[in-house]
Amino acid sequence: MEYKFSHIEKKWQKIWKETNAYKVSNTSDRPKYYVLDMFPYPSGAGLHVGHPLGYIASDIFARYKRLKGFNVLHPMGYDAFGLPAEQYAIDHGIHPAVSTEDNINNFRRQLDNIGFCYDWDREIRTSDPYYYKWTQWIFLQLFHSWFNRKTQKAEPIAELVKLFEKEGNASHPCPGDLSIRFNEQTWAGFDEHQQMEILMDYRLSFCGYGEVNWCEALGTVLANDEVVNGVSERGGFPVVKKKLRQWYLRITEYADRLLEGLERIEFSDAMKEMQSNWIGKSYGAEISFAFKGSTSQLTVYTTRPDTIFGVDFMVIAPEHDLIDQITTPDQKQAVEDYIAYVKSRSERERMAEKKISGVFTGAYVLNPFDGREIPVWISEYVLAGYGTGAIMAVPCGDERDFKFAKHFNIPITNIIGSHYNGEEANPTKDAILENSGFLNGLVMRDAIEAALKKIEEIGIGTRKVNYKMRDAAFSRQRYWGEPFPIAWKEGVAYPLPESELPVVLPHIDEIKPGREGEGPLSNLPEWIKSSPIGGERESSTMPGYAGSSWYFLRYMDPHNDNAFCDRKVSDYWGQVDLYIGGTEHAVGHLLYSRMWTKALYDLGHIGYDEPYKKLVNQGKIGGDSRLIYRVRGTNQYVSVGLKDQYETDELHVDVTIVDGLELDQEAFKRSRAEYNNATFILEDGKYICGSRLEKMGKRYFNVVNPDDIVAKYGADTFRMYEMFLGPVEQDKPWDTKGIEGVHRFLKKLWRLFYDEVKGQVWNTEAPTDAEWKVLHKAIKRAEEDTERFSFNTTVSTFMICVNDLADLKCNKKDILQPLLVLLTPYAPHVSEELWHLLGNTTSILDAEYPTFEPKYLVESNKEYPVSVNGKVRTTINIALDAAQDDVEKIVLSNDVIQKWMEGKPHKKVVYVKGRMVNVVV
RNA sequence: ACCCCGGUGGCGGAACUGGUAGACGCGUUGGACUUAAAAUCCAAUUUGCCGAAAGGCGAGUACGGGUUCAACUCCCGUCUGGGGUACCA
Repeated sequence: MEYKFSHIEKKWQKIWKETNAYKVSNTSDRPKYYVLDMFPYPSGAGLHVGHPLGYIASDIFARYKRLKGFNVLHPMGYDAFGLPAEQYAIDHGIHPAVSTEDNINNFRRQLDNIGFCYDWDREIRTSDPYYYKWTQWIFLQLFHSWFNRKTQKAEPIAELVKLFEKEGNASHPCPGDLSIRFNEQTWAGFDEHQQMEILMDYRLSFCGYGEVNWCEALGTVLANDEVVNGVSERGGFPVVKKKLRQWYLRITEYADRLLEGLERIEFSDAMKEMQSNWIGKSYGAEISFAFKGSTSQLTVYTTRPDTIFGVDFMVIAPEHDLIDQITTPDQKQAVEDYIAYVKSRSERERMAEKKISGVFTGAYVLNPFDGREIPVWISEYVLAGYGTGAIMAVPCGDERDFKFAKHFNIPITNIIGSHYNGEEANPTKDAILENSGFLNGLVMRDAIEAALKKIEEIGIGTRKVNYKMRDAAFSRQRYWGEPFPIAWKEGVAYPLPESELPVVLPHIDEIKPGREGEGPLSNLPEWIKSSPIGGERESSTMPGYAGSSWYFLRYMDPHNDNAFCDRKVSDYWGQVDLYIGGTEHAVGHLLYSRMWTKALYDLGHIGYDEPYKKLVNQGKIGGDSRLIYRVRGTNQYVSVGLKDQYETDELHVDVTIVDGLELDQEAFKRSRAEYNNATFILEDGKYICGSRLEKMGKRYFNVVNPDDIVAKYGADTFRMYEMFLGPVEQDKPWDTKGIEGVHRFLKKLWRLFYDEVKGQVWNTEAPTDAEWKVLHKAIKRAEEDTERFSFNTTVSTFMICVNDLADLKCNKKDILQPLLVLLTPYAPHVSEELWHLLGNTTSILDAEYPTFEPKYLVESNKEYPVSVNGKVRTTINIALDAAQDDVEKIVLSNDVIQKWMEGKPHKKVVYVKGRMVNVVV
């Protein structure tokens, strides 16, 4: 009886399906555990071996937790809305709904091949109206809410209206526009239109105007990555900034809570760092400087008020409002030219530019403390959107300011004495201030506070906390996304009642951009006019991250028609205990879904405000490309070792026709017509390819399809090999060759039970101590390593165990059966098969995880490494319970040790019980 | 430029709180079984030197320092690869 993996795997996959082995109940006496994968966008290319890495890891952990007695939720679904499907429709005329369905079916087939334990009854698709009904519903919750800064949480906007009626907005300044101020009488005097406009500036999902990448030739709005060097990626048409009406999420109100929450969740430091950098909280001050000979003022934002005496010039953004007003007549032309130049440049160019540019406005402001005249410049390195769009430049302390000053020959004031060397700026906070008026003699670190106090005291500025993060744009002028449950009446957005949900995405035969930057839905006048509350429907759709911001909740209660998720159910499942996915979603998806969770929590819909308790980032699997070398101008190919003797062109060759590094010459000739008469220059009769590690992708011909691997070696081998490659978090190259080792391991395991010649070899004899020891060593390590997600070392633990048992010729059921349970999360099919062959009638999926018993590992002696002055010289067998004195005696009397002590007296003997002994002389 | 993560044999990697560096696997070499192949098994495999061998001596975890009885592990500096962010004041 041999190991027929393909037969075994098909058989058990069928049985597990028929017996609903992976069905999960929302009620259980067992403790819960929620394992979630970042769900995939079902692309047309299908899965390559890099994709399932995280899925396998989570599957192993889910199965492990189940064996440990947990009720485990481990669902899967599809992030099914998105741009590629829409683009595919435009290019090939196939409707996104159709291509998405096809792609999902293909993904599902590939996933099933690998033997995952997903409860497919809980599958979700974000593009399914039954799902996006609730995406729209949550959007409405956000629309009907505002963020109360006093309580630091989302509250119903109806409450805010009551407050306005009672006391105006004095105690709740408007986050959308600080200049909006009114009392209860003025509020009562506003008409509905005005009131709705004001409320819009408070809502958590709101409509405003934002700049987008507008491509006139394509008649559409482009995403940042669709714009390359200021032109569209497709077609190369010009792209300009255009202000369009857009929906936003007021995520900035949550900035502090998003920061605070990071302290309560287990994300990697790198991930937390990325999120807090993105949020970009900084403490500083806004300071106003009076213009010379004018009543107007220039307000700047700075984090270093201590350097105020070192200000040598001001820089304002080219978009700054004051420019027209302050520019002197003789500088007018220069300023206009500069602004025209800046406008001609795309945002990307502006950001990438390292060269210094700018223009003087002719205006001066006065330093409030010493009255010094400070010139005001314009430069593109200051951004309009951050702070006040104006900075005070301190060239001795800031590198960019320094370079600017040097470039335009602006004199530099040194306020930090010897810390400034005239060659480069020094951003230190440790210098003692000089040339700094009332701050002289203070250490900068302390001067910050002193300066702030003074600035506030004389009323020229206030402390200010700034965030880099912006409100999140939430609308797309696209077709393949969730429609908004919104209708417009005379320029005012009205929400549709909940009873109208879902607003189903209408069918479009041909997807084309609408007019005036509107989305394709605007081409359906009948649909636009079909609003149940009158007016016109919103023609934009929601972005990709809408559906993914809350999907972890829907898996808990996927068929609920009355709620996005029953509160009792979300209370039972709680947070996602383990979330596995790639780093590429570090700031997008993870921040948005954290915000949605907080809002849902604030509004009482769920009982926790962080969605993911622990996040593990899986690394990427790189492709190992194979290269061949064509002798230039010929159809002759030279093996890598000889290529330097010729002038060659390097070509990628499909990795599937290369065995290791050796090219299958016949397969190569067959692969393309142009290679039919290829000839080769060989070394040792072989054509050896070059290799290079690159991203796995079609263009490099290095894609390895998991289907092929599973067909050749089986799912169990594939699963274990993906884990064996290295730590899950780490990037690593794929090497198909190495899979043999794991496959051999499974065959070796099989032979402990059945022999090709002898048939059954397993028996029911009583194990020896040595055999128990091998088993329990494996139990201990497999459990510890799985718990800390060290799946690669668990696999080697299994190998060591099987090697040891084979050496001991142990075929005993008492040993082999618990081993199968340990192995189940990693190789479920072969474990289940052998489990049944041992005579079990229930499924191994619900077996009990073996308990480690230390007694089998207890030893009385250890072969201690003994060093002299830190160098290991010999090993001595010493009793484990030996005391320091005994050990000293034994060790010092040892011949080898005496030799290395060279007759010198020992200073001390370091004895670490169970570890080592070191003699210091 | 800043931040984060890494750098260990021919290769993927192991060494968890400092305690015998290189587990496990791939590859390579030699051997057994076989008519042959596949499969399987055995042995060797960081490196230099001495030795017929058993074995011994020395070096070694990117590089240079340091702390320690003891450093892949901790500290300082440098180089280098990858990722993130970006004229963010």
